[in-house]
Amino acid sequence: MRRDIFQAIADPTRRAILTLIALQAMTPNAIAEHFDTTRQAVSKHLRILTECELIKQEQKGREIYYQLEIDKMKEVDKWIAQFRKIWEARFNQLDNLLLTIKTGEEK
Amino acid sequence: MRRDIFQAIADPTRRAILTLIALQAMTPNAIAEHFDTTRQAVSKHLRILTECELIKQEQKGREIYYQLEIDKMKEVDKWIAQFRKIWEARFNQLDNLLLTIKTGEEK
DNA sequence: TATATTTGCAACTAATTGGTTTCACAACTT
DNA sequence: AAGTTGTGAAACCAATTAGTTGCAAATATA
Repeated sequence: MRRDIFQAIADPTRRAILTLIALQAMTPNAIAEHFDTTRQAVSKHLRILTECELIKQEQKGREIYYQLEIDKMKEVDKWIAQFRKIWEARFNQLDNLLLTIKTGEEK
Repeated sequence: MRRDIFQAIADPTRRAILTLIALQAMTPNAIAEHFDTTRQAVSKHLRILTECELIKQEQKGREIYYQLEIDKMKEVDKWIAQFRKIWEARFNQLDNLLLTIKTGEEK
Protein backbone atom coordinates (compact mmCIF):
# COMPACT_ATOMS: atom_id res chain seq x y z
CA MET A 1 0.00 0.00 0.00
CA ARG A 2 1.71 3.15 -1.22
CA ARG A 3 0.98 5.98 1.15
CA ASP A 4 2.74 9.21 0.48
CA ILE A 5 1.59 12.81 0.56
CA PHE A 6 1.52 13.20 -3.22
CA GLN A 7 -0.81 10.28 -3.58
CA ALA A 8 -2.89 11.64 -0.71
CA ILE A 9 -3.40 15.06 -2.29
CA ALA A 10 -4.09 13.55 -5.71
CA ASP A 11 -7.74 13.08 -4.76
CA PRO A 12 -9.86 16.24 -5.08
CA THR A 13 -12.06 15.32 -2.11
CA ARG A 14 -9.01 14.91 0.10
CA ARG A 15 -7.63 18.26 -1.03
CA ALA A 16 -10.97 19.85 -0.18
CA ILE A 17 -10.93 18.21 3.25
CA LEU A 18 -7.46 19.61 3.94
CA THR A 19 -8.57 23.10 2.97
CA LEU A 20 -11.71 22.71 5.05
CA ILE A 21 -9.97 21.76 8.28
CA ALA A 22 -6.96 24.02 7.72
CA LEU A 23 -8.34 26.76 9.93
CA GLN A 24 -10.31 24.73 12.44
CA ALA A 25 -10.54 21.10 13.49
CA MET A 26 -13.73 19.26 12.58
CA THR A 27 -15.51 15.95 13.21
CA PRO A 28 -16.06 13.39 10.41
CA ASN A 29 -19.79 14.08 10.41
CA ALA A 30 -19.29 17.81 10.08
CA ILE A 31 -16.79 17.27 7.28
CA ALA A 32 -19.06 14.83 5.45
CA GLU A 33 -21.85 17.42 5.38
CA HIS A 34 -19.74 19.45 2.96
CA PHE A 35 -19.54 16.67 0.42
CA ASP A 36 -21.95 14.77 -1.76
CA THR A 37 -20.88 11.39 -0.43
CA THR A 38 -21.37 9.09 2.55
CA ARG A 39 -19.79 9.59 5.94
CA GLN A 40 -17.98 6.27 5.52
CA ALA A 41 -16.29 7.43 2.34
CA VAL A 42 -15.09 10.56 4.12
CA SER A 43 -13.93 8.35 6.99
CA LYS A 44 -11.78 6.39 4.55
CA HIS A 45 -10.24 9.60 3.24
CA LEU A 46 -9.51 10.69 6.79
CA ARG A 47 -7.81 7.37 7.44
CA ILE A 48 -5.57 7.83 4.41
CA LEU A 49 -4.72 11.39 5.43
CA THR A 50 -3.97 10.19 8.95
CA GLU A 51 -1.75 7.36 7.70
CA CYS A 52 0.50 9.78 5.87
CA GLU A 53 0.38 12.18 8.82
CA LEU A 54 -1.25 15.08 7.03
CA ILE A 55 -3.87 15.25 9.78
CA LYS A 56 -4.18 14.12 13.40
CA GLN A 57 -7.07 13.20 15.66
CA GLU A 58 -8.17 14.59 18.98
CA GLN A 59 -10.80 12.63 20.85
CA LYS A 60 -13.40 14.63 22.77
CA GLY A 61 -15.95 12.33 24.34
CA ARG A 62 -17.43 10.29 21.51
CA GLU A 63 -16.48 12.89 18.95
CA ILE A 64 -13.17 12.92 17.14
CA TYR A 65 -11.80 16.20 15.90
CA TYR A 66 -9.48 16.03 12.91
CA GLN A 67 -6.97 18.79 12.46
CA LEU A 68 -4.34 19.62 9.89
CA GLU A 69 -0.69 18.77 10.52
CA ILE A 70 0.54 21.73 8.58
CA ASP A 71 4.22 20.88 8.88
CA LYS A 72 3.70 17.84 6.69
CA MET A 73 2.56 20.16 3.90
CA LYS A 74 6.05 21.57 3.81
CA GLU A 75 7.21 18.36 2.17
CA VAL A 76 5.20 19.20 -0.94
CA ASP A 77 6.50 22.73 -0.79
CA LYS A 78 10.01 21.36 -0.61
CA TRP A 79 9.52 19.36 -3.80
CA ILE A 80 8.05 22.36 -5.59
CA ALA A 81 10.99 24.49 -4.45
CA GLN A 82 13.31 23.00 -7.08
CA PHE A 83 10.98 24.31 -9.80
CA ARG A 84 10.36 27.61 -8.07
CA LYS A 85 14.11 28.13 -8.15
CA ILE A 86 14.00 27.73 -11.94
CA TRP A 87 11.10 30.04 -12.61
CA GLU A 88 12.50 32.70 -10.30
CA ALA A 89 15.85 32.51 -12.08
CA ARG A 90 14.08 32.98 -15.41
CA PHE A 91 12.13 35.91 -14.05
CA ASN A 92 15.36 37.58 -12.94
CA GLN A 93 16.90 36.99 -16.36
CA LEU A 94 13.91 38.65 -17.98
CA ASP A 95 14.19 41.48 -15.48
CA ASN A 96 17.84 42.03 -16.38
CA LEU A 97 16.99 41.94 -20.07
CA LEU A 98 14.36 44.62 -19.65
CA LEU A 99 16.81 46.69 -17.63
CA THR A 100 19.42 46.35 -20.37
CA ILE A 101 16.95 47.46 -23.02
CA LYS A 102 15.93 50.43 -20.91
CA THR A 103 19.51 51.44 -20.20
CA GLY A 104 20.27 51.16 -23.91
CA GLU A 105 17.39 53.48 -24.73
CA GLU A 106 18.62 56.10 -22.31
CA LYS A 107 22.00 56.35 -24.00
CA MET B 1 -10.43 10.04 -17.41
CA ARG B 2 -9.38 12.45 -14.67
CA ARG B 3 -6.34 14.38 -15.75
CA ASP B 4 -5.15 17.08 -13.43
CA ILE B 5 -1.70 18.07 -12.21
CA PHE B 6 -2.15 16.61 -8.75
CA GLN B 7 -3.00 13.22 -10.17
CA ALA B 8 -0.06 13.57 -12.57
CA ILE B 9 2.50 14.22 -9.84
CA ALA B 10 1.07 11.49 -7.61
CA ASP B 11 3.20 8.91 -9.40
CA PRO B 12 6.84 8.79 -8.25
CA THR B 13 8.15 7.93 -11.73
CA ARG B 14 6.38 10.94 -13.20
CA ARG B 15 7.81 13.20 -10.50
CA ALA B 16 11.27 11.84 -11.29
CA ILE B 17 10.72 12.50 -15.01
CA LEU B 18 9.76 16.10 -14.28
CA THR B 19 12.89 16.61 -12.19
CA LEU B 20 14.98 14.93 -14.88
CA ILE B 21 13.84 17.14 -17.75
CA ALA B 22 13.57 20.31 -15.65
CA LEU B 23 16.96 21.58 -16.74
CA GLN B 24 17.17 20.15 -20.24
CA ALA B 25 14.79 18.60 -22.74
CA MET B 26 15.19 14.88 -23.38
CA THR B 27 13.94 12.16 -25.72
CA PRO B 28 11.75 9.28 -24.46
CA ASN B 29 14.59 6.81 -24.96
CA ALA B 30 17.04 8.93 -22.98
CA ILE B 31 14.48 9.34 -20.20
CA ALA B 32 13.68 5.62 -20.11
CA GLU B 33 17.35 4.79 -19.56
CA HIS B 34 17.05 6.39 -16.13
CA PHE B 35 14.30 4.05 -15.01
CA ASP B 36 13.92 0.37 -14.40
CA THR B 37 11.00 0.02 -16.79
CA THR B 38 10.23 -0.21 -20.49
CA ARG B 39 10.30 2.70 -22.91
CA GLN B 40 6.60 2.16 -23.55
CA ALA B 41 5.74 2.65 -19.90
CA VAL B 42 7.71 5.90 -19.90
CA SER B 43 5.91 6.85 -23.09
CA LYS B 44 2.59 6.45 -21.30
CA HIS B 45 3.78 8.66 -18.47
CA LEU B 46 4.89 11.28 -20.98
CA ARG B 47 1.46 11.17 -22.59
CA ILE B 48 -0.21 11.80 -19.23
CA LEU B 49 2.17 14.66 -18.45
CA THR B 50 1.53 16.12 -21.91
CA GLU B 51 -2.24 15.84 -21.51
CA CYS B 52 -2.20 17.97 -18.40
CA GLU B 53 0.30 20.34 -20.02
CA LEU B 54 3.13 19.81 -17.57
CA ILE B 55 5.46 19.08 -20.48
CA LYS B 56 5.55 19.81 -24.20
CA GLN B 57 7.12 18.15 -27.22
CA GLU B 58 9.53 19.45 -29.79
CA GLN B 59 10.09 17.28 -32.83
CA LYS B 60 13.63 17.16 -34.24
CA GLY B 61 13.80 14.79 -37.17
CA ARG B 62 12.58 11.46 -35.87
CA GLU B 63 13.43 12.35 -32.29
CA ILE B 64 11.01 14.06 -29.96
CA TYR B 65 12.37 16.21 -27.17
CA TYR B 66 10.18 16.60 -24.12
CA GLN B 67 10.61 19.68 -22.02
CA LEU B 68 9.07 20.98 -18.84
CA GLU B 69 6.30 23.56 -18.95
CA ILE B 70 7.38 25.17 -15.73
CA ASP B 71 4.52 27.64 -15.58
CA LYS B 72 2.08 24.77 -15.04
CA MET B 73 3.94 23.89 -11.84
CA LYS B 74 2.83 27.20 -10.44
CA GLU B 75 -0.66 25.75 -10.09
CA VAL B 76 0.57 23.34 -7.43
CA ASP B 77 2.48 26.16 -5.79
CA LYS B 78 -0.71 28.20 -5.78
CA TRP B 79 -2.59 25.47 -3.93
CA ILE B 80 0.20 25.10 -1.39
CA ALA B 81 0.22 28.88 -0.87
CA GLN B 82 -2.92 28.76 1.31
CA PHE B 83 -1.07 26.52 3.75
CA ARG B 84 2.19 28.43 3.52
CA LYS B 85 0.21 31.49 4.59
CA ILE B 86 -0.83 29.61 7.72
CA TRP B 87 2.58 28.30 8.71
CA GLU B 88 4.18 31.66 8.08
CA ALA B 89 1.56 33.35 10.26
CA ARG B 90 2.31 30.86 13.03
CA PHE B 91 6.03 31.45 12.65
CA ASN B 92 5.49 35.19 13.04
CA GLN B 93 3.35 34.61 16.11
CA LEU B 94 6.13 32.57 17.63
CA ASP B 95 8.59 35.27 16.65
CA ASN B 96 6.52 37.92 18.41
CA LEU B 97 6.19 35.73 21.47
CA LEU B 98 9.95 35.31 21.69
CA LEU B 99 10.37 39.05 21.25
CA THR B 100 7.88 39.72 24.05
CA ILE B 101 9.72 37.37 26.38
CA LYS B 102 13.02 39.02 25.54
CA THR B 103 11.62 42.54 26.00
CA GLY B 104 10.14 41.45 29.32
CA GLU B 105 13.53 40.23 30.46
CA GLU B 106 15.16 43.54 29.62
CA LYS B 107 12.82 45.50 31.84
C1' DT C 1 -31.16 0.06 31.72
C1' DA C 2 -32.70 1.06 27.12
C1' DT C 3 -32.00 4.02 23.23
C1' DA C 4 -29.71 7.28 20.24
C1' DT C 5 -25.46 9.21 18.40
C1' DT C 6 -20.76 9.15 16.59
C1' DT C 7 -17.51 6.68 14.78
C1' DG C 8 -14.32 2.97 12.57
C1' DC C 9 -13.93 -1.27 10.04
C1' DA C 10 -14.92 -5.26 6.91
C1' DA C 11 -16.74 -7.03 2.63
C1' DC C 12 -17.99 -6.15 -1.84
C1' DT C 13 -18.00 -3.64 -6.51
C1' DA C 14 -16.96 -0.83 -10.58
C1' DA C 15 -13.56 2.01 -12.43
C1' DT C 16 -8.85 3.35 -12.91
C1' DT C 17 -3.96 2.62 -12.85
C1' DG C 18 0.69 1.29 -14.26
C1' DG C 19 2.76 -2.11 -16.41
C1' DT C 20 3.65 -5.51 -20.29
C1' DT C 21 3.85 -7.31 -25.20
C1' DT C 22 2.92 -6.54 -29.89
C1' DC C 23 2.37 -3.79 -33.76
C1' DA C 24 2.55 0.20 -37.16
C1' DC C 25 4.61 4.23 -38.96
C1' DA C 26 7.87 7.77 -40.01
C1' DA C 27 12.60 9.20 -40.49
C1' DC C 28 17.31 8.43 -40.97
C1' DT C 29 21.39 5.33 -42.91
C1' DT C 30 23.56 2.11 -45.98
C1' DA D 1 15.48 0.13 -52.08
C1' DA D 2 16.34 -2.28 -47.72
C1' DG D 3 17.39 -2.17 -43.09
C1' DT D 4 17.76 0.33 -38.67
C1' DT D 5 16.18 3.56 -35.25
C1' DG D 6 12.82 6.37 -32.52
C1' DT D 7 8.39 6.69 -31.46
C1' DG D 8 3.16 6.26 -30.30
C1' DA D 9 -0.88 3.36 -29.83
C1' DA D 10 -3.65 -0.80 -29.03
C1' DA D 11 -4.80 -4.91 -26.38
C1' DC D 12 -4.39 -7.12 -22.39
C1' DC D 13 -3.49 -7.95 -17.16
C1' DA D 14 -2.82 -7.56 -12.11
C1' DA D 15 -3.16 -4.32 -8.54
C1' DT D 16 -5.15 -0.37 -6.55
C1' DT D 17 -8.74 2.98 -5.85
C1' DA D 18 -12.90 5.29 -4.28
C1' DG D 19 -17.15 4.29 -3.44
C1' DT D 20 -21.08 1.53 -1.40
C1' DT D 21 -23.80 -1.20 2.35
C1' DG D 22 -23.90 -3.41 6.69
C1' DC D 23 -22.19 -4.05 11.23
C1' DA D 24 -19.88 -3.45 15.83
C1' DA D 25 -18.10 -0.61 19.57
C1' DA D 26 -18.02 3.25 22.51
C1' DT D 27 -20.09 7.27 24.51
C1' DA D 28 -24.00 10.18 25.64
C1' DT D 29 -28.92 10.73 26.93
C1' DA D 30 -33.71 9.36 28.37
